[in-house]
Parts: sequence; C-alpha cells; structure tokens
Amino acid sequence: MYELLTNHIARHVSLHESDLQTFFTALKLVKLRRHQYLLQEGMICRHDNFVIKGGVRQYEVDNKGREKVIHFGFQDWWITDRYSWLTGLPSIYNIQALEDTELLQIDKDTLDQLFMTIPPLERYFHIVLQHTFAYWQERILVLQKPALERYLHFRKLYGHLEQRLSQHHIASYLGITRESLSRLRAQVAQPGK
Amino acid sequence: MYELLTNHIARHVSLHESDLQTFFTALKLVKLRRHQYLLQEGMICRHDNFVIKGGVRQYEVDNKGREKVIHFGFQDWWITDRYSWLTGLPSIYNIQALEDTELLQIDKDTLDQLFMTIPPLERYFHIVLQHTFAYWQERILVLQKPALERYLHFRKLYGHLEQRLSQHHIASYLGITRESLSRLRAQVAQPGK
DNA sequence: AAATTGTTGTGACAATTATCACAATTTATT
DNA sequence: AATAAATTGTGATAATTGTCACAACAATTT
Repeated sequence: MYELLTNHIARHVSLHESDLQTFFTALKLVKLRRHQYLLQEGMICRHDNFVIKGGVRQYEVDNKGREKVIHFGFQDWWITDRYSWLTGLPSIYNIQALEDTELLQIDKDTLDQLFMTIPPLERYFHIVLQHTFAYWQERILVLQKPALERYLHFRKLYGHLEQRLSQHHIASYLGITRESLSRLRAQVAQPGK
Repeated sequence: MYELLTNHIARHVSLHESDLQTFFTALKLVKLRRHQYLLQEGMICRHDNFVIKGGVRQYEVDNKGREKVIHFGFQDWWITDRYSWLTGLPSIYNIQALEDTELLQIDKDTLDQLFMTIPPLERYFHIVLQHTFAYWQERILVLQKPALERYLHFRKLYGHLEQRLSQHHIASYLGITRESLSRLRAQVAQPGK
C-alpha cells in the first residue's frame, strides 16, 4: 500500500525509517468509485492526495456551465487545489475520479506539524512542488499555441493515457471543444487531407 | 537594500537574525538596464531572483519567431526558469528587463546547501512557491477562457501595471495578438458599440 | 437481449481571432 | 528641434475554432 509512495520519496530524499513511519501514520487511504468526488466546488480543500491507483481530473464549471479541466492526476502524482489548500478559502474546483481510484491523503495542518520535526519531509514536498511547477510552466506556454500543437504536445506527454480519457475531457484540458478535437484527430490520422 | 526581502520573509516565517545574515551573504545584487537580459535561451538557469526594483518578463520565442510571454516579475516577486533550474538543462526562455531593474540573486547550489542547515529557509521558499503555484493554477484556468475575459482578469490582477507594459507584451501574456488586444480595449472603453 | 445512456464523427454555419497593410501617434536618438 | 524608431489603432480579409444538429456506434443498465 505504501510501496509506490516509499519509492517516490526515495527518488528525491532519504528519510529515516522512523520518520517515514511517522509520516505514513498520518496518511489516510481513500477509495473512490468512478465518478465519485474527492473535492467539490464550495468545499475547503484541506488535503493533499497521492494517487496510487486510477485517475482523477480537476476542473472548474464556468458561468455558462462548461467544464474546464485544468489538471489530471494519475498514479504517482500528488493532487490538490493549491489555492484553497493555501488560503483556506472555498474551492472553485471539482476533483472527480475518472476510474475506480485509490489515494493516500494527508491533512494540511498535520503536514505542517510534521515539517517542523522532520525537515527532510518538507524538502521532499518542496522538490515535488518544484517538479509540478516546472511542468505547469510548460503547460502555460503550450496553452498559448494553436490547438493542433497543444494536442500533439498532450500526446507526447500523456499519450499512454489517451485511451483512458474521454475526448470530452482531453478537449477540455486542451481548451477546445470535443468537436474541434475530433477534427484535429482526423487531421493527425490522415495528414493527406 | 535587503529591506523588501526581509519584510517578505517575515511575512511567511520567522528566521533568526544570524540565519538571515547567512542567507543575505549568499545573495548577489544584480542591476539590469532596460532591455538587458537576465537569462537568454540556451543558458542554464542556475539562479533564483527576487525583484526589488523595476520589472522583467519571461518569454519564449516560438519556431515562427513570435514571442510568448509566460510570466512577469515585478517588485516582491521571485523569478526564475523553474524547469532549467530544476533539471540543469538549457533554458528555452528569455528573461528580459522591461525597465531599469535591480534584483537579489541566489545560486541553486548555494541555496540547497543553506536548506540543510537552516530548515526555516526552506520553509520560506516552499511557502513562496505554493503561493506562486496557486496563482499559476488560476492562470491556467483563465487561459482557457475567451480573450475578453482573459484581459479583464489581467486588469483585475495587474491593472496597476498596465501603463508600465506595452500592449505587445500584455497581448502576448494573454495569448493574443496586439491587434486583437487593441480591439478588446476599444470594446471595454466603449461598451456601447 | 432490449432499452437506455453516453461517446464520437461530421456537416453547415457563426463567432472569434489572426494576418497584413498602412496611417497616426508617441518615444527615443542624434 | 529634427529625425528615426517603436508603438498603437483600424480596415479588409483569411484562418481557426465554436455552435448546433443529427447520425453512428459503444457501453451500461434493466
């Protein structure tokens, strides 16, 4: 159950076995069925979540009722609404399971407590955040490019996930409609026309 | 010279005076003239920078020679290319002074050393990164909305900087052309037509 | 197995945004 | 102050992407 996370941590820092155990004690295993919510609009997001199985999407519903997917979370990723987490304000996002999903959940207050006694744990979370940040920096860049480039970039990064996601969700992640994505796909499959 | 940064740190953590001094000793004051580069494409970004005066923009030049501004840096902001910083790979970005600018620069290796002896310093950088992250999460969301909404959101956030930036830079930050921005501005000024 | 529900593809057309060209204006340089 | 360079506004037109409608197909439920 902790194997994936143990490896993930070891990739970035070395933590004493006892500190690792202290950390694990603070975690809660959460199981979500497909379509179930980890977070809903209006809730305060007090937890960070490490996906060990399945996948989720984070999205906003805009004032016209359309969903904007800003992020996915699959195995080995931490996912939270960083804004609500940080400010304690209600979230504008929903985080929903795309498949049956299992994650390890840690509470913000508990984590902040642990940081005081286990500095390398904060180092781990800091490094992970830097990685996610580097990736989001690229996402911002790509969102300023034409739709076809965005789609090709998505395939390079997430190609292995393409068949696990609906076109509706991929299109939303790319900031286009599902119809436009469908046409881009036809274009990529048959560059002749 | 260290006043802004001292206050910025104090807003997030409390650091012993001696640790603060150790940190300051590791900083280098960098002065840039307008249009001068802090980072150029192809360079490895080994430093993080705290702006104390002036402002910079971070942008990529795409394969058609067009500039994509992904971020600005003004007073009280840390700015770096997080990807190059983290991976040690050459940057695809340029960071250029928009005005005469002064910043305090810290080297990554030095900073990582300091983190080992001064955990609260890592706490500070971790918290700052979380704030920036929360802000970028919002930026990703906004980039998926129509241009007018993106512009209005920009004005809400950066309205006070609007006259210090050229329309070309604002447009690029919003992911549109300067002509389109010019038309949006006309629209906002005279909603009648 | 049948029925329901959800997903994807595609055509016709509309809306948005980009491109190109040039004039007007402002800012920087000599 | 005069000149050059950069910035901004605007029209005409093209390209991109969205909207709406409906059919084909797949997945899920009864």
